[in-house]
Amino acid sequence: MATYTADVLRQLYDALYERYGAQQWWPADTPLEVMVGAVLTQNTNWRNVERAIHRLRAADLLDLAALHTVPTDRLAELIRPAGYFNVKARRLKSLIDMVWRHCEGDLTAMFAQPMADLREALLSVRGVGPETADSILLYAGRYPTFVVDAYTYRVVVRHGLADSQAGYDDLKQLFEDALEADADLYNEYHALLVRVGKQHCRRRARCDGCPLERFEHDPETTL
DNA sequence: GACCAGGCACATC
DNA sequence: GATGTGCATGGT
Repeated sequence: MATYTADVLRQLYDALYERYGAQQWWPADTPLEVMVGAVLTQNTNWRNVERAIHRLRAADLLDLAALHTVPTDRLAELIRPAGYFNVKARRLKSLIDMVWRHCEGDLTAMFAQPMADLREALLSVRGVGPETADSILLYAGRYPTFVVDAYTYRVVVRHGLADSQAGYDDLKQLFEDALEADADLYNEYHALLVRVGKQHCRRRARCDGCPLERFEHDPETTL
């Protein structure tokens, strides 16, 4: 990979951290809550996810055994505010089932296995794609795997660091080649990309005042 | 009322 | 392999 790209990616991080500071991610109390949130936030505003998680907590369902036994339609009703609730209820049940089959409901044991093995197990779950898997690995398991999301894509493409045709693994590799394999660094970088994305790098660009404004970029890029 | 939000699976060409 | 579509709520 071009050293130029790696240099820019490191400079982007410094600029974002200087502007925004530590983001305290992932906003969850336990690894299980990270897993639930990772599924619920698929293509969904985090505010709606918070509502759904609050309802789960109030129903004493932020618990592996409870989630394992709760009927899918009951789960769907509780997570309704997060949208796509029927699909997500099935996805959550599939994920919890995997935890049971794979390591008998022991999350500590699950997050003790090698990253590649667990990533494969997560990706085998219906409804867990690369972003959800990597979010769980990084934020619940503290594994050094870079999470790519819609904001990551927009920032990278608008700054000419990747082609608009680049896929998930292309962008993941871009960051992992440029940075030390450090879970804390990956954690902070992804959180900062979401932060700047929410404020400045939405579909309709608002580059004014963006901490990355001084870097070469194309606000007209339609993504 | 249109557009958007921290994806993913599946159908179709 | 690329492209299109369903899934759904709540904020702007």
